[in-house]
Amino acid sequence: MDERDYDPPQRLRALPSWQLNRAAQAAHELTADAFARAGARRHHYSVLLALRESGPASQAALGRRLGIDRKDMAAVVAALEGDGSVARRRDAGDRRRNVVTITADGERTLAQLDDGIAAAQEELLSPLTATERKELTRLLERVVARRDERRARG
Amino acid sequence: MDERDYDPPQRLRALPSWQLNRAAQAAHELTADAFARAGARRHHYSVLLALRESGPASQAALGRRLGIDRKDMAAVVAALEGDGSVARRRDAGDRRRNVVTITADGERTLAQLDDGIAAAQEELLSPLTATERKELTRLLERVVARRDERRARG
DNA sequence: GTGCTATGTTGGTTGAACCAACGTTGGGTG
DNA sequence: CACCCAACGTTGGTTCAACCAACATAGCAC
Repeated sequence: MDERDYDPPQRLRALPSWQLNRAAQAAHELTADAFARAGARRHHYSVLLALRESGPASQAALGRRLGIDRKDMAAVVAALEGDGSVARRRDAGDRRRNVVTITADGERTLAQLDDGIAAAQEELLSPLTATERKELTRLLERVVARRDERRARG
Repeated sequence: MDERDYDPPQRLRALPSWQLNRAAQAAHELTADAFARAGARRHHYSVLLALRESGPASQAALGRRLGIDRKDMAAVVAALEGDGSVARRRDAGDRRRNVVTITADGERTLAQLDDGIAAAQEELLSPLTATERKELTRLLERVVARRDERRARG
């Protein structure tokens, strides 16, 4: 009579916002292990991915691209620098900027994260067929795109 | 050159866990106003819904049904009692229990929340057709059901 | 040179989820 | 009946994500 009593009101179950919240929590739980094993957090993964995909960038540029606050970005880059995943140096051309570059160690951590995160996706979507997974992605992208529009306008 | 620079790595955009997280954030932003207008928070709404749907219950029973921690439930019920949405009395039959009952004021607050939250759902799903909304709900329910299984086992 | 903006940093706050301990109360077993 | 264990509500935390304000340094536009 513990977890078995879990039985939210029908009205709540029917709310898309509630369903999304629960699904996101499921995703969080499943990815948490992968992040913990790599000694990283979500933002660490995002930053490493951005660096691998688009090359070195300043902290502010990374923050804008990923939608991460400047303060949080400073902490993330400091942590990544601390464990050797990233090198940080002053930009010679613009001495306000910190140019962040991924290191060989960072690439290895990123590869490990990629594997763990991919496995978590597989587990998360295990109840869905390949077609359903594509459809879910398509629908979520539409919802998120709408949100990004709202944000861009202010 | 502010929000327009928002452009997450392709690898990130392709992750269902990331899409779910962004979509849940969109839902959070859209529902936040409705909650703020009623001076309530998410758990307040859940508790009021459970009380309306299933009648008076102890804090522990509410917590189990909704998946809310005992400590958080104590705070929520105290807040709801504070603004008159809920009455709390010791159970005569089992004096460990607090029997929580929704009041007329609580019903009114709940009705207001229902309206605001429903409007937020509409805005959230505005880019989707009726068929797509049903499909999204169906897919999310499958993912969440799987998560609930995992939780029940431990 | 004088504003104005951008950058990185430090100092917060908020909401949520979760965990540990404690006194009170009930229930079950000896 | 006495005893121990479980449940309940409460208080005390922690962690993480997201967000805001202020500031010194540095570059840019005029």
